[in-house]
Amino acid sequence: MDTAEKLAYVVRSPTEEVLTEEDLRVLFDEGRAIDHYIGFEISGLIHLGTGLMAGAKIADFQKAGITCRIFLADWHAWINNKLGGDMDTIRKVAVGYFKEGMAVSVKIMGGDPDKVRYILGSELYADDPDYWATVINVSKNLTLARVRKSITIMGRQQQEDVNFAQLIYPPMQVADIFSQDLTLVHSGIDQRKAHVIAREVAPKIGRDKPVAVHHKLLLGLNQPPVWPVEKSQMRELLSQMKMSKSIPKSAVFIHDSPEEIREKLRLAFCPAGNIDFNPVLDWAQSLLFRNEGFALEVSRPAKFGGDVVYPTFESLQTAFAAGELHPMDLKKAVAEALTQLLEPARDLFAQPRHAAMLEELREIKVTR
RNA sequence: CCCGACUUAGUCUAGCCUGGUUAGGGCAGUGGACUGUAGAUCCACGAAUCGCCGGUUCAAAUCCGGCAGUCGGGACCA
Repeated sequence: MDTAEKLAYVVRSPTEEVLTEEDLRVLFDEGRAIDHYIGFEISGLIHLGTGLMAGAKIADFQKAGITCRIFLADWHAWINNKLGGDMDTIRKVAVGYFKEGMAVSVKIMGGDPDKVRYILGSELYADDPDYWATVINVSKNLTLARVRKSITIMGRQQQEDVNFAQLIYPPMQVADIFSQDLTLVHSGIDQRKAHVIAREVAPKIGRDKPVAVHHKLLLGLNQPPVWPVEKSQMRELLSQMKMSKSIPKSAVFIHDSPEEIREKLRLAFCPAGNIDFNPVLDWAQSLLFRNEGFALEVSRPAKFGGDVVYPTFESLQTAFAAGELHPMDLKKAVAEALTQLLEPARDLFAQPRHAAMLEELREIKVTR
């Protein structure tokens, strides 16, 4: 496989940006082993924006010959008060649930979960005697203002009150990258600030700049806080419109039942004819049509036009924009296709061992 | 360590000075109506140990004392 083909895998949807494509091209051309990572706070149930979006890119990366790893950020979750801020709970969930959930997500999107390495944050820190020196080294090259601005990577508002530990989080996230000698760091676009810091700090502390790949965020199913959305503000508002665990109706989880999937999509925000901001279309594009040969099958009563099949996202989008496809029919079709896609995750978590863990997790208070 | 301000539903907040109706409102939420979806709109509804402990009083969110938390300032700067 030549560089162009590999690049195409990296850049394809749902990738939103690569910092920088040129840097990545050089890595491919030199034939160097590329070590990828994506990190997650251990924060509760895995929704499609976490599992499938990351899984999609991991599958692409693997096809491009990149070695992938998933970083289970237990310390970060602890600092950010996830799962009640209880480290024992976080560790248990990380290994017993999160790892399994991410693995099946990778599989669903066409990747090989057995070729993914899973690293627990606390293990990395225990194994690397220089880790905390790296944190300090990174911190010495950051101002307080810069760190404060970067706390949006924790899902916090910039003006929000944070405790001091939360200010240590961004430099730690950057140190994670150097400690693992990563060449390609990956995340949703919401983590961009951390990766930009890593690229800026790298030369100052004698490290190579990692290439950063950011995928777009899956839209939440709920109505955005501002509507209608001006196209010019779309970018700024996008983080508020993303799928969120703390807004239950905005998210479908990887192990949701067919009934839950159907019901959540039924309640989804979906203005007829609108293709600029439409979570249902967005999901179809990002999660369904990326799979080779996928076609969306819509079954509807004859009085509404009868059954139709859309072989490409473009054909679907055009029909919807033209009002040829009613939102309800779209929702039903997408729910059906998603239900099929997520079957492996449902099966996995239906197994007694995993079901128990999931049940336990559902009872643990999910803190923002 | 000292001084001051603040603390009312998920959230923002009114009321406190001048004790006394069911502690009011916005946003969020829930249910319904209307739409072949959702949203918008209209109607209805649920939700608050008034930070904690004690005191005064017939009666305390309201007055007094103590404690805690948050924020701001001061002190310390060998």
